Amino acid sequence: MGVVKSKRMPRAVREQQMLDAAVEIFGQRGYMAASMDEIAELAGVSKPLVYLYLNSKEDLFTACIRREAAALTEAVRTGVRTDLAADRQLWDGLLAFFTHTSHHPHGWSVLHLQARIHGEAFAAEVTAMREEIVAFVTHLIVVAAREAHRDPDLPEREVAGLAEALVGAAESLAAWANATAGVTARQSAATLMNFAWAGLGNMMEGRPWTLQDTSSDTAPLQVS
Amino acid sequence: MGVVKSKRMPRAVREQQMLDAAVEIFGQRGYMAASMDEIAELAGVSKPLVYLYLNSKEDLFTACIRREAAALTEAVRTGVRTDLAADRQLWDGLLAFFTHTSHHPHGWSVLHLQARIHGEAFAAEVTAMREEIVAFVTHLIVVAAREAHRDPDLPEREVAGLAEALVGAAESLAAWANATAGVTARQSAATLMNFAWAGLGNMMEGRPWTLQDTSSDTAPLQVS
Amino acid sequence: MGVVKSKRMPRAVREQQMLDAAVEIFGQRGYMAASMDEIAELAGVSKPLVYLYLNSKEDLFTACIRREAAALTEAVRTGVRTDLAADRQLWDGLLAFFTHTSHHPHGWSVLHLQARIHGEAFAAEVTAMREEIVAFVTHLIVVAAREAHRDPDLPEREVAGLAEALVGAAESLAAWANATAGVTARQSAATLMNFAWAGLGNMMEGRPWTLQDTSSDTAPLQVS
Amino acid sequence: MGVVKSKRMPRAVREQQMLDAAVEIFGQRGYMAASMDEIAELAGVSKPLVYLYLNSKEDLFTACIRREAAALTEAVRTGVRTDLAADRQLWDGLLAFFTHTSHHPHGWSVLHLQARIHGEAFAAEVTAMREEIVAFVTHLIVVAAREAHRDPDLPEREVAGLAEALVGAAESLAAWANATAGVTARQSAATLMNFAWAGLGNMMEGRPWTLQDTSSDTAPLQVS
DNA sequence: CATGAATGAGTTTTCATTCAT
DNA sequence: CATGAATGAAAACTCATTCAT
Repeated sequence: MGVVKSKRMPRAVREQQMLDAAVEIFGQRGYMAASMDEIAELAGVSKPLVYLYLNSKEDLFTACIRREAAALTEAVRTGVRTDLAADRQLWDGLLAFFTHTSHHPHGWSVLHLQARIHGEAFAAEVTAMREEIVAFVTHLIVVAAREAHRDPDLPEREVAGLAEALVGAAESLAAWANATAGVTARQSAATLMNFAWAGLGNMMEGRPWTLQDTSSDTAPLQVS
Repeated sequence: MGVVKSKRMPRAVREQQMLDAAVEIFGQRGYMAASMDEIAELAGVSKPLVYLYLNSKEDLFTACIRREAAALTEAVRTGVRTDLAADRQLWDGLLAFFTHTSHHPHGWSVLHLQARIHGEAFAAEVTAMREEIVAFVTHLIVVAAREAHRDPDLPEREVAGLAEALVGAAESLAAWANATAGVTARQSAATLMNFAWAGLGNMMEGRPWTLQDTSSDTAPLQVS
Repeated sequence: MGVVKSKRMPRAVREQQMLDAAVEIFGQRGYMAASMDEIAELAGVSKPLVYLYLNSKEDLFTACIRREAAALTEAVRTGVRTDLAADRQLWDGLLAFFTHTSHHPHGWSVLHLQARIHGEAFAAEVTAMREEIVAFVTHLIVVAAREAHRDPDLPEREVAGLAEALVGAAESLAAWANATAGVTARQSAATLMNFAWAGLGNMMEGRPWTLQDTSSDTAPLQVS
Repeated sequence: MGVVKSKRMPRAVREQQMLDAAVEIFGQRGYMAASMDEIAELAGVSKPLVYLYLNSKEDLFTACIRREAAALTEAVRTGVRTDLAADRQLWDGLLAFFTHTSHHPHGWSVLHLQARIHGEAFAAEVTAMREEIVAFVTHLIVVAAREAHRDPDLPEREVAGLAEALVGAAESLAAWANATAGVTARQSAATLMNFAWAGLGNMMEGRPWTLQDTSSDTAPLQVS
């Protein structure tokens, strides 16, 4: 059931079947625990064919990461219309993100969990994607600041940290939503939007949180 | 250089050396890729001694997780004074958290990345710690709402989602700070505090973010 | 010399080669002392292939036991014609038994010595075969009693003990014959036949051995 | 309970404790599976002490075999009075044998099962004892033949085979009796005595079993 | 193209054995 | 004497990878 085993399929199709199988196995077992035997079997092909097309376990894993990263960025890109307001763009992006990750849990596991912990080479692949998203979010923050008639000269590192925290929150929330029954992508997006945007909004209006107490051991919180 | 190789040490000392080595190797390579050979060599002992004291690779990994989790919770607990205001408690907790994770990057890698992906047994150890922290944050949110003279009847799942997002943001930020030169624990704590608290503050005052546009495909964002 | 090392043989053939090697090594060294390395080398293949085909050391040992037990019972079964007289059947069976064990000393060692002392699982395999043989011998005893016009109601445990002793004597004699130069299967069979059958014959005729002396510490010998 | 742990016992006593423990462990687990750790623990002493007194695992095993073999021969020797008739001597010897083996199952396991399958060196120790017993039985057979007024010129190999079969039957019966609830030493001795002696008796009177049938493939059974 | 047959290299784990105290 | 500390050597088992057909 599922995959019909038929001989002589075009190479591109066979490769996709192999990647499908590999993403599922890598996502479930992790890079090291996944065995090429299992992947070949699930893909319905013989092991030497996997090597013929994908070269090695490392290359196969890299191919998985690339494909899943491309699919995720494409999903987010497609979900966002750049001619709308910044907050709307963020909302649409989050919704697309949570929707895609909930529909591709194995792919998300590969990107979020597996790829980060098996050597710089793999992590770099994910980092590239991640930086694209962080850059997009950073851009939105700057635009939002401009729309709010504020000087767009927030310290660069500050903005990077904010974007990082936002993306990190989104990633954690995605994992949590995948593991918690009854949480929809829309709910996740709304939670994060409320959480984040209101905080950003306050900051845009010059009302960052500050420490009320004046005890000696705590310097002013504005990051230099 | 570094570790002085001296023979015949009492068991307790040797065990700590082994755990130190194991945390470093597990943190760098991951559970599966780490080899007992490498750990024993880094600890400056022979492999059989590692097995004599720590029993098996699984038990060794579990011991690492337990030790690092205990150290982290202890650090946060020690950093927080429960008689202060909720926002101050959150600030102190975040500062202690980022300080500890930046001082123990391998330990944090073990907890945050490695332990979660190698079987329920290991993940459960971390989950216990994480739930303690999420519960603490949830508590702070409820207290803060009360202090702000608001009804403390935020929807339970909403609060859970917020706490999850906050903790997730902190975790991601910690990993990012460890990997990015020149980011101090204080800066991370300040970034997250500004980001999160102001957002929470807005919500407390009844000003959550809402979608301005009224296009047809987007329902109201308030989570039911 | 001996085994020609040729690559790429069909699986069934390789499996038999492996079992041949395993029986020899297990028979010589015993289960625990035998190493998979040695077996693989003697079989002329690499260790992974042994595991690929036979799964584990336990499974390999079990396969050896099964093959040797089947071969031995088959040899005895083939040697006996059930339409002949009981004594002739016993003679033919003994001859087939001693012939087979002398031709397959390693296999006999595996069955007689090795399999019995490495866990219930292995012993059970042999016990099954042994019980088949003991049952056959028991049957012959009963038939012989009937042919001798005697009531076939010898006490059941008595018959069981007799059969046990007879089979045990045969087993020991086989081991002894294997280890002693110049003893043929025919001689072993004749010795045992004389020894056992004449004894049984006497008993059939109501002349069991009894203790002549009447010293106090020795009760009558007839088992109740 | 059982062994009282007290310091500073004379060497001879300590050695016996170690041998007691070793016989039990070797008897249960077999030579290879027995670990020196376990033996030392059961003996209530530290491992280095075992090595100080008994030198090595091999030497320890050899010591076990020697002690158990000596105990068994001593038991049989004590049970037999050489001034009685041959059949009475055999009966007394069998009774002593079955009594001792049933009282020392671990020791019997070491001698009968373990020692035979771990290298010539160990087997030789048992063979020495076994030959002593076989010689004794052979002697009894010759004496009995003389008492029966028969020429004592039974072929030597024939007698050796008979003695071997008798001893083998006894050994098997001992193992079977140990494993079968409710079989007493006296019953085992009686069974074997009836079985064997009556057979021998017939032979003494010139009535060995012979093959009745005259089919071509079976030569006369009298061993040349 | 496709695959059954095969393996080199490495993994976790165990154990008999020895010092230094 | 007695022992806690420590290890060299080897065993079972796995896996990514490659030919020959």
